[in-house]
Amino acid sequence: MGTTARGTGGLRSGDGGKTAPTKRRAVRRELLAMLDGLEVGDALPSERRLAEELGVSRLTLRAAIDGLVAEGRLERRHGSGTYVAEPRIAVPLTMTSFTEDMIRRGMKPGGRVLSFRVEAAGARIGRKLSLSPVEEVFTIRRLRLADGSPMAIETLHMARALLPGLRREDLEGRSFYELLREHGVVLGTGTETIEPTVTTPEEAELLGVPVHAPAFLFERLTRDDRGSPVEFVRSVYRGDRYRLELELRPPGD
Amino acid sequence: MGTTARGTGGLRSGDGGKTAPTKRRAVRRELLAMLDGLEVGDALPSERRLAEELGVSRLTLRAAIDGLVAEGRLERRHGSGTYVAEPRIAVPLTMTSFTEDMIRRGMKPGGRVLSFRVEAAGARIGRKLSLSPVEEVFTIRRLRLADGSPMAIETLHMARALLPGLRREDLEGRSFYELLREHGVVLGTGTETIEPTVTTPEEAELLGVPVHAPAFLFERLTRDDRGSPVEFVRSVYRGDRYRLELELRPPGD
DNA sequence: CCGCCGAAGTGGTCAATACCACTTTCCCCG
DNA sequence: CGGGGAAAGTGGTATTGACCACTTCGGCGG
Repeated sequence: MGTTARGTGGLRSGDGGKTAPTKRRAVRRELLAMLDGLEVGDALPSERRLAEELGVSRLTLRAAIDGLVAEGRLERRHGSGTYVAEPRIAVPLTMTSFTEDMIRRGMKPGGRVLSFRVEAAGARIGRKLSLSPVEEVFTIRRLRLADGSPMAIETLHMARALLPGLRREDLEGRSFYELLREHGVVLGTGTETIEPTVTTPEEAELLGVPVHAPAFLFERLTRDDRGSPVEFVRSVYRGDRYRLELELRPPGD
Repeated sequence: MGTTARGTGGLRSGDGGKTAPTKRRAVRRELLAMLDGLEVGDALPSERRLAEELGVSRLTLRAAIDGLVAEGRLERRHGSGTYVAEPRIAVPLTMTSFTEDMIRRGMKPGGRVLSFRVEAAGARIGRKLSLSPVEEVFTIRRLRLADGSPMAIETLHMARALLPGLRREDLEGRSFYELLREHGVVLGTGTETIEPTVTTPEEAELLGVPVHAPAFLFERLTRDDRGSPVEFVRSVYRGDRYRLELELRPPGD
C-alpha cells in the first residue's frame, strides 16, 4: 500500500476465477462474517477504521453498511457509532425466497412436491412468461412447511428450456434459486402482488385450516438480470400463522 | 400533462434559515419540478450535464436520483440514460398515508368521520402507545373513500396531549399527517403489520361488500423522530379493489 | 445492401479528501 | 464536589477525479 498514487488500482477485471462483481459486495460479505462474532447491541469499529482495515474507501464501506441497515441488521446512531441491531421477527418484504424467509423468521423450512408436470404454457402463463402458448413449461406444485407444519401452497411455472433436465427429485432438498444460479441464471428484479383471499376446500385440506379461512395470495414474476421472465409463482399462505411486517421510513424528502 | 400539481409543499424541518436542509433534497425538488414538464419515457439530461447545471457533484445528483428511482418515478438504463418511468399502479409500501397512496394510484381520496371520541387509553392501546391506561386518547373511526366509493375503514388512536384542541371537523378535509406536522410533530419511522382477514357484517355494510369477503388488516404504529409513539392505526381494506404490489430487488449480496 | 466494429456517450463504481452535526467523555473551573 | 464546556470521536454530506461496463449509432468494408 503506501501512497499508491496511481489510482488505476484495478483489481476488478483482472482477478482470476469467479466473479467478484463489485467491491461493495465483497465488503458486505466481510461485514456479514464479522457480524457472526458479535452480539446484539455491540458496536462495530468506526467507519474510518473499518474502511482502512478492509482496504476500501469510506464511501464504499458506507454503501455496504447502508444495505445492512436497510435490511435491519445494523443500526446507526449519529455521533455514537454503528451497532448490531435487534433481530426482527418479520423482515422486509424484498427478495424473500421462502427458504430465506423462514430462516429469518427463525423457523425451519421444508417442502413437499405435490405435483410435477411438463405441459404447454397456454395463453395465460405464456403471456406472463413472454412465451408462445405452445412452448413447454414446468408446472410444479409444492407444499411449503415451516417447522414441519404447512405454511403455504405454491404453484410455479417456468419455461422448460431454462432447466431442461429438471427432475422432481431436484426440488426436494434445495432452494430453487440455488438451482437456477448453478445453471447460470442470474436473478434480477421481480414484481409481486399481494391480495387477501380465503382458502378453497382443497387448500384448506392441504394447509390444515378451515375452509374459507383468511389467507394471502401472492403472485410473483421473477426476471433475470436482462429483464426476461424466469418464473411465475402463485402462492397461498395461511393467514393465521403468516403475516407481513414492514418498517416505514419517512419519505426521502 | 396536468399530473397532480402537488407543488413544492412539504419540507419537514423547515428552519427558515439560510442553509438548505441538505443539498440532496434541494436537488430532489429540482428534479421533481423538472419531471412535471416531461412525459413518460422521456429521457433526463445526462448525469454529468445535470450535475453541472444544478451546480452539484455528480454523486450528490445520483443520490437524489436514487431516491426517485427507488420510488419508481425514474428508471435507469445502463449505457443509455435515465427516463421518466411508467407510473405504477401500486407503489412501494413505504410511507403511504392513505391520501398519498390514493393519489399515487390515480384515485381521488376522500373520507368521512364515523365516530370521534375521547376516552381512557385502556390496557391494550396504552401499551401500544406507551401511555398510562388512564391517559386520555382520541379514538377516531373514519371511512376512507377512493373516487367516491368506500375503500377502507380506519380506526386511529392517539394521545390527546399531542393535539389537545383537535376537533372532528379538523379531519374532514385535510391530511392527518399535515395537521401533525403543523403542530410540530416530526414523523420518524413506523412499523406496519399486514394480515389477511374477512369482513364482519358491520364492515361489510360500510364497505359495500359481502360479509366474509377477503380484506386486508393493517396495523400501523407511527413514531416521531425521537422514537416516541404517535398514533396507532388499525385499518380494514377491501380486498377486491385494493392490492399491494411491490418491486423485488436482488439482495445486496 | 447488410453487417461488423469501434468511437462516443451514458450510467455504475470507487478513491481520496474535506467539512459538518451530533454524541460522549473528561478535564477544568467554580 | 459538581457542573459546564471544550475536545475527540462518530456518523452524515458533499466535492473532485478517475475508470469500468454498457448502449447506441454511424462509418466502413464486405
